[in-house]
Amino acid sequence: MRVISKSGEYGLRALLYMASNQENAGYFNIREMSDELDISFHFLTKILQVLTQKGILQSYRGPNGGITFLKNPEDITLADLIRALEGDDFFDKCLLGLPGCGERQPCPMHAYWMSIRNNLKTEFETTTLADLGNDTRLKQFRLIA
Amino acid sequence: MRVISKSGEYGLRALLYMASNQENAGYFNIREMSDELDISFHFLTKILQVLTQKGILQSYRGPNGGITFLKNPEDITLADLIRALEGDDFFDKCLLGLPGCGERQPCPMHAYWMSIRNNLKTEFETTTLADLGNDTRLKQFRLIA
DNA sequence: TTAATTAAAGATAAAATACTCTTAATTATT
DNA sequence: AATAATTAAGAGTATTTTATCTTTAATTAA
Ligand code: SF4
Ligand code: SF4
Repeated sequence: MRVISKSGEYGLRALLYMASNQENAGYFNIREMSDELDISFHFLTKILQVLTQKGILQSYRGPNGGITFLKNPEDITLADLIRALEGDDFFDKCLLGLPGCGERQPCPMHAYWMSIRNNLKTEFETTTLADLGNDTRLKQFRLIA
Repeated sequence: MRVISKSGEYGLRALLYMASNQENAGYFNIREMSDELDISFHFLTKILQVLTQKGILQSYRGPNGGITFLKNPEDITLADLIRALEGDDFFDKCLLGLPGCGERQPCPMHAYWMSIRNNLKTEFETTTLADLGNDTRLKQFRLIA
């Protein structure tokens, strides 16, 4: 049960890295980050492009260019990140993946699933990158290398 | 976020079908079930074989053979089924899928994840096939066609 | 003008999932 | 004993999804 894909994982790690290295100021160089986090440069670039398109990050091309936060880490929730990288309907999908069913004629597991799913959703919607970035444990955990 | 695979879905649907058609007595013919549930015969056969190997079902070869419950539906939890078809560690995996980390040096999301995961686990461990099979809604829902 | 960067789109590779085929074993019926 | 009806088992193929790479374009600083 891998819940989020590599894209999601890498995106999360990259943003956590950025959030916990903000003293850096200026733009983060993607190549440097990909080396640091041991993620393919091209793959990371693509992920960050998506986050830029979604209005979470801001990019700047050319020498000394790179990416930085557009929104503040305090205003970026885990849910924002996950939705951007895994799809807007990430928190609305069914346990079974059956399309087209739901409230109208719910299967016997619907209620269980809704409650569990809503817990997850709430946690992710109320946790910001800043919350995580400030967590000192990050520094000793390989999540951000 | 499809949480369970087709195998899991088909297995669940097959067992629900069986649980809610127990008046049938005797063995369920797999071909008939696969027609009824619109699942590939060979694929369903394979899934049911696994459940037989795991001690959930019982099979009988030859004419009028088929499968039936070895354990009673009241004694088969959703967790049993899911573990059999998705792997024993289904409820113990990490949100990120990172191997080798955990309690010792948890990442900042560990606590959230544990609590959510344990909810899911508890629901699935306390819900039996009989609970679901007795649910009248099943009869009008396409889960069991 | 050149070098350093990100943007974008498409191609490819790898892995996971879903499904199929073939042959063997078992059992009932004739 | 022969035949037909079934499940068992394992290998094989196809499809889909995920992950990664390649190439070219656009932007910017020096
Ligand atoms: S009714 Fe059942 S199958 Fe449909 S969305 Fe709810 S949990 Fe999923
Ligand atoms: S510490 Fe974090 S990455 Fe590790 S198992 Fe827990 S949630 Fe997953």
